[in-house]
Amino acid sequence: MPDDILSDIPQFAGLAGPERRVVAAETRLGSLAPGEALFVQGDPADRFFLLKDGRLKVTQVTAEGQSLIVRIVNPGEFFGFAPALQRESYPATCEAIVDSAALVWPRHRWEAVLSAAPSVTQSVVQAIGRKLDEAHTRLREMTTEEAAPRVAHLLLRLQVEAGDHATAAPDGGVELPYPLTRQDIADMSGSTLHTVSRIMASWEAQGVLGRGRRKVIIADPAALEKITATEE
Amino acid sequence: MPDDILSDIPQFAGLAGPERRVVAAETRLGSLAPGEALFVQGDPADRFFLLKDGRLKVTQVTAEGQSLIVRIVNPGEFFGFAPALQRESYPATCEAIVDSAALVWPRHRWEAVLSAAPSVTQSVVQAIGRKLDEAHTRLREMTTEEAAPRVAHLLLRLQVEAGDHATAAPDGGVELPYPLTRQDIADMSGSTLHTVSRIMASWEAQGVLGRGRRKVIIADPAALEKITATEE
DNA sequence: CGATTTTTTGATGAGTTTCAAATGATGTGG
DNA sequence: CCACATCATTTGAAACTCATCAAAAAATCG
Repeated sequence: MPDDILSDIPQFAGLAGPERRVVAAETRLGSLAPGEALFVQGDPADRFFLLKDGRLKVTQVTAEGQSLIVRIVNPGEFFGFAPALQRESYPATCEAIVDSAALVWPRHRWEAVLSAAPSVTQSVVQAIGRKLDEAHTRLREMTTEEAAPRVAHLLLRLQVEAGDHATAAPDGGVELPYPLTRQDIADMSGSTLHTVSRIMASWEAQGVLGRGRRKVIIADPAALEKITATEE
Repeated sequence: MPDDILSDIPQFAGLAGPERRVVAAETRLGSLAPGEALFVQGDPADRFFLLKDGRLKVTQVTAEGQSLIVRIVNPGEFFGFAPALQRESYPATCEAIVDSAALVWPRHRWEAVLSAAPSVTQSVVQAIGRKLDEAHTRLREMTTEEAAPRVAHLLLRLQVEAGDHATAAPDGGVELPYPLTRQDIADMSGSTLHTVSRIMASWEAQGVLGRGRRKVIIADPAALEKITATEE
């Protein structure tokens, strides 16, 4: 099969020749350097995507300039499917945090892709459902928990979402496979970089986290779990 | 057509006889008194629903007992579609706040209903998408805004969602067509009933809101809008 | 009219943001 | 290869918002 742009994509693994060609039609592979934006909040929603490699962050900015990181996109996930929801424009900005590569379809291929790969419908609906769940979970955390457990929850969630991509750190801990600043973590946990810095510094002192500039090393996941429950 | 359980449901208005019968198969109409729960967080997700009349509130409770109102269900909306997301159990509790009636399908009818009324797929995907949007919006508000603008945003959103059901109040304002306590509003805005009470009392004094026990009367929407933007 | 529910109001303190500044890392160009 | 600019993080102190505790007032219901 010439230029099989879909190889290595689990979602399309079971796809036979004809359907495969339908899905691949008008698809291209885009690549992004760290900091580059794939689309910006408010852009017309004329494409949808699947992340092949790398890591993206999806952010929303308020009218007052405060920003919130809505989520991190890991390889193998669909994203930017605003077209599927009949949206005119993207509700968020999507930018690479490491070198990344993504499959890009023009908006009008959405129906074609769905009917060629019906399992994709299921997969997209479930993906949205999970995102909704996660949003509700975060909503609950944000409003009922204090800063420390929120950050603990966040780090554990990021670790789970990174899945097997999370690289094992030397001392038995786990390191997130992409750089995150304290500011990023603050934007994800609804806090400020100052508060996050204080919290994480204290965890480093206790040996719960490893230290590193723009790195997150979870040395002792069990201790973090404990912090999510008990507040202190 | 005998016992046409689907009449008055916009979603199924354009449905012809045969499809209509498929959708109606095994459907029943449930009714609920205020305070009665349709399903409780953790229950097996064996049914899905469409609200015909009344008003429901969907709540989640944390391990520590704090509760959060996820949303209010208005007539004409699908809800409890956990089955569609392949969930085993409902992630929230759903209870009536006024006398309500809802269409109830057993879980296994989901696929049948979808294929008989394909537009429903679209409508459900969009509904979930909107909920996701709303969740993100609330997430942003919760984390970046202070209590007063959060409550203001909430009230305006409830007004919009209630749509034409919102009854016009005598003095030119709008009243939400269902009772809400300060505690409810606190649970929706991530605050406490004390804080909400203070905030709303001050708005009443300014003439932005009308007053009433378990009532929400928006006397001056424009003033509320202003509060959402400027904080003060 | 007494019991219950809902709302109001005051006082206090904890937790976070904000403001300010210093320290530590990283990379670059001369 | 070092000096310097930049970026990231840490830390301190003060201000402030909001949750909590406590209690009373107001509305509703039987």
